[in-house]
Formats: sequence, structure tokens, C-alpha cells
Amino acid sequence: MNGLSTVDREIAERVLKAAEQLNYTPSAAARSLALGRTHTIGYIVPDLTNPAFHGAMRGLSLAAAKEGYRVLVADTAEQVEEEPILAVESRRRCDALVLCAPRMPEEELRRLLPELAPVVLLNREPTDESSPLLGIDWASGIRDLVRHLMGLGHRRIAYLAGPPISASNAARLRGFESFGSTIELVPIPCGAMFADGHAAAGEVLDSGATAVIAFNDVVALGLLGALHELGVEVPDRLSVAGFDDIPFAQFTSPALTTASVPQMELGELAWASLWEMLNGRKPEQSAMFRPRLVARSSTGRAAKPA
Amino acid sequence: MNGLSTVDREIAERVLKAAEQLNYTPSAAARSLALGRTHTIGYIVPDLTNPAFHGAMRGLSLAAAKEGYRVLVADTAEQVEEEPILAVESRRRCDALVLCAPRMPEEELRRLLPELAPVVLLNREPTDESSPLLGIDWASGIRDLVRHLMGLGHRRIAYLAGPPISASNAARLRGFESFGSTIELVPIPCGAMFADGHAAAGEVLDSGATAVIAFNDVVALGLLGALHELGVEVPDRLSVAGFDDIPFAQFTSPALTTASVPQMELGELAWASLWEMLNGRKPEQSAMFRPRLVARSSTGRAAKPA
DNA sequence: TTGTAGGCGTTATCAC
DNA sequence: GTGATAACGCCTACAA
Repeated sequence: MNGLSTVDREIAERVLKAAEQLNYTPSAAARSLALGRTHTIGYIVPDLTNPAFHGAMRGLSLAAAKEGYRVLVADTAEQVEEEPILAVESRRRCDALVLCAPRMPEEELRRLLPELAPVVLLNREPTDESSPLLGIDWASGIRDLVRHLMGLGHRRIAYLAGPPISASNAARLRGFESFGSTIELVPIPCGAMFADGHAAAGEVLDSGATAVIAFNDVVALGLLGALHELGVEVPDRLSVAGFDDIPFAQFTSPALTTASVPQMELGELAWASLWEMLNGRKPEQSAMFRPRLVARSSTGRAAKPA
Repeated sequence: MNGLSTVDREIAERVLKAAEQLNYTPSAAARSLALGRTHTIGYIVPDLTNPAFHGAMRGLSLAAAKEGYRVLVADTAEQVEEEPILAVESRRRCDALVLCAPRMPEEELRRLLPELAPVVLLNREPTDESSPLLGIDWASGIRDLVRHLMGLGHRRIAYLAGPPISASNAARLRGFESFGSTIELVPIPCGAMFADGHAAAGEVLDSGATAVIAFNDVVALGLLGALHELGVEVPDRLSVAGFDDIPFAQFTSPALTTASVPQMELGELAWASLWEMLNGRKPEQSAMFRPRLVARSSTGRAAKPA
């Protein structure tokens, strides 16, 4: 028998050799059935195109691989109504789930959770306690960025807002709140995509702000492109900051100041949680990653008022 | 019984209702064993961080989902020696494979193929006929770019080469060959990453070329960043072109001229091939996608010789 | 130390 | 049309 046991040396070798010759491979399906474990975990995301999910996926995939687990990805293609179905369906063939469904109504999620467990939730507000929750402390990241800008003498700061439904947008706004009237915040409805940032350049310039924080790096890069086309000097006339620290951010010109989010670590931690649960232990209830401020050259001293 | 059969209306309904109440869910493992089909396909890539694989993955995942198939990803983390093991291991739990292993020796691949079938190969040179092969016609893309540049009056063209082992780099070089001495090609050893392109700026300027084609968009963007820092006007003093048409390419400033590669379609086609094979049919032996030239503003008329 | 029976949850076959 | 039964391939436990 393959594996570790108390068998006669010689016979074991003979079996192994025979197996080799017939190139026998144990059937995964059969052992799944017998063992009750598929050695697979599901990773459910709303949109595989979003670079934000790639880092976590890689972290998850690599960490899980070390323990012999594979990851099954499911892209819900932004179809919120498909999410529950997909999640349940995925859970059926997996031992556990990493669920990223930022737009699923709280109530529905609550109802689903028992059926999906063990599961770790990504990027949700911490309301339910039954499943561990991993997320980014967006508010903290925003605070770091604002403090950085204030240190450079900025007072009137524009914010290119993300999708209004997005929980992470709300969290970012909360980050601004703590500054009260120390700063003049100018929120500008925008979006989460490159094109959104690109289109918002005019409004940003009209706002009279000396600095702008974008919803994320992608939006910031869109804005940067538009500003370049308009001949607006960054950071001399306007400071620009992003959020996420996507790989491109450090190579744009000027390099983007941003709040760095450790996506891969998030994936790794998700696995760590699942692994605990798979072994019957209780994982840490939740963890919020604090983004790290990365000051680059897209932010500088506030321009003198014209 | 669940499904479609010839059962009494009333009794079927009763069963369905009971199932609903007990919220019964058929065990995927058990049906895999009984049916001999896991309804899962494996996607094996050397590096999940590479944006090039995301498009194909999404295409694959969405297309497969329509037929009720899921995709299991495996990241070999650039460990060439791990690839065969991972591939076999993956194949065991999947009905079929999409294998992207551009660096695996031909001989080894040949030996592995029977064990992995049905499988479709991504981005390999077409040498073996036993498995369908999907790829990009890099040479054609290069030819389009060169013709584009020649039309703008460029004659001395630098090429920022990718990794020397890379088959796709060899293919690109072949694209240049057909122009013979109509152009003066200046190959510059570089790489496949942002930093590589960034570092190559000096050499490009020294080369006396009026235009440069980068191994891919990422490299081109690295170069663009460095040129910006050096105060080199693009395209006025130097035209720059990339390869791939990654999402960022259209939003850089200047927007990047490139050869557009339909990654998502590639994934979709991979699924189409697998689906044929899973149904016992013979799929098209191979398909080479012709990149589409996308002329943007990073390329312009050749500068007058200094 | 080695063999053997029973079960994991479905599906498929074949009498009824 | 409907119900019983034998696989599917592996694992575990118990008996030899």
C-alpha cells in the first residue's frame, strides 16, 4: 500500500514498482469520496479582470499549494444575483471557500454562511461573527495619505470617489471624517476604472484643490494621463495620490504616491484561516490590514494659491 | 429522482420538495466517481502575476462556466521542474487541461502529453500534433509594427528583446527577419518586466534608433517612464511601440502604440477546443491569433537625423 | 504483518 | 414506470 505503514520492505517495493509500470494514479474522485475531502478550496470573485484580485489569488494559491490544496476560481462576472448560486455550487466541490462578494446584501450573506462554512470573507464590513473576515483598513490608509498631504502644506484636497454602493468607498470617506474641518474635502463622484479618472481631470482642476486622492491607483493613473495631456505639472501644480500600490504605480512618471495594500498577504492569511478551520481549530475572528503609505514623486509641496 | 426521466409527476414533486426541506445537495465527489467526470478543467500557468494570463483565464473561466465547468488554477511559480508534477496532479482531478508551460523542454512535454490528454497547449511552438495548440502569431505582430513604423519614415529601429530562452522572443525576431536590410535592426538585450524597460533607456538613446519596439507593453511602459524622466519627447524624438495591448496601454501618456493580443478570446477558444475533445470530437489542430495593430500616439514621424 | 468486508453517495442496469 | 442491485475506486477497521 502506498503511504506510510508497517509493511514488509520487499513487498512494498514490488507494489510501488508495479504501480510505476502500469503508471497507476489514484483517482482523486474516489479518494475524495472515501476521505470526504476534496483538497480544493474555492475562490469566488466578482470580476477577474480587476488586478486587485490577482494578488490575493496568487497568495492563496501558493499558500494552499504548500499543504496540497488547489484553488478553484469562480468569476461571478459582476452578476450579484449569481453569487449565491455560484457560492453554494462551489462549496459542494470544495472543502472551504474564500468569498469575495462585496455587494451581496448582508441579510442574504447571513443566510448563506452556515451552508458555506468553512469560509473566509474578503473585503466586507465586520458585522457577522460566524466567519472570519479579512479586509483592508481603508480609512487608515486614507488618514495616512491625508496626513502626508497636510505635511506638504495641502489643505484643500479633492477625493475622486469610487462606486457609491461600494463598502470600501464608504470606509475611505470615513477616513476623511476624522480630520473635521482641518482640511477642505472636495468629493468628486468618479468610479473605479481608468477611464473614470481620465474623465475627471477637468472637475479636479476646477475644484481649486491643490492635491487629489483617487479611489484607487487605476483611477489615479487615468487622472495622471489626462493631466499630462492637459500640460498640468504633477506634482508642481497638483499633487496626486492613489490607493492599492499596484505594480505599475512605482513606474509611472511621476511615480505614484499611494497607500500600499498587501494583496498577496491577504490571500496567504485567508489560507491560514481556512487551514485552521479545516483542522477543527478556531481561526482569528478577523484581521484588517493596515495599508502602508508609500510616498513617491506624484505628491509634493502645495502650490502657492494662484 | 432529480433530472429528466419518465417518472410520475406527483411523486417527483414530492421528492423534490423533501430534498428542498432537508436542503439536500448532491455530493460532487460521489457523482464524479460514478460519472467519471469532474466537470473541472485545470489551468496551469508559470506565473499568476503576469497580466498576460489573466485575460485568458477569464475567457476560459467564463466560457467553461456556461457548460457547467469550473477551472482549477495552478501556479507553478516559475519552477520549471515542478511543472510536470503539477500538471499530472492537476489532470487527476480534472477532465482536461489548459497547459501553459512555455519553458518546458519539448521532449518532456511529448512524453507527458498522452498522460495529460485531453489538453490544449498555450503559447508553444507548433511541433507536436497530438494536442491542439493555441498561440499568438508574434512574428506577424512584429511585422505590422515594423510596417507601421516604416510608413512613418523610420529605418533604424531598436528592439528591446525579451528573455533569451523565451520561444515568443524567438518568434518576434523572426518577424523582423523578413525585412532583411530594408531596416536597420538594433537588438538590445532587455527582459520582460517593467524594470527592464526602465533600465534600457540609455542604451536605446545611444543606439541612434528613431523608433523602438519593446518585447511587450510592460517593458514599453518602463521605457516610457524612463524617457519621461530624461526629458525625451515621445514620439517627437523617439517613437515607442509595445506588444500585447494590456489595459493600461491606452491610458498612458502618450498612449501606447502596440500589437493587440486577444487574450480573452484565447481562453475562450481553449475552452472550445476542450469541449470538442470532451465530447469525443477532434478539435481544430491549432490556431494562431494574429495580433491587431493599434496605432496610438507614442509613435510618430521619424525625427530628422541630428 | 497481511487479507477481507463494508461503506463513502451517485448513477446505471435490469428485472419487476 | 418503479424498485432493487451492482458498480465507481479508494480507505478504514477488524479479523486472520
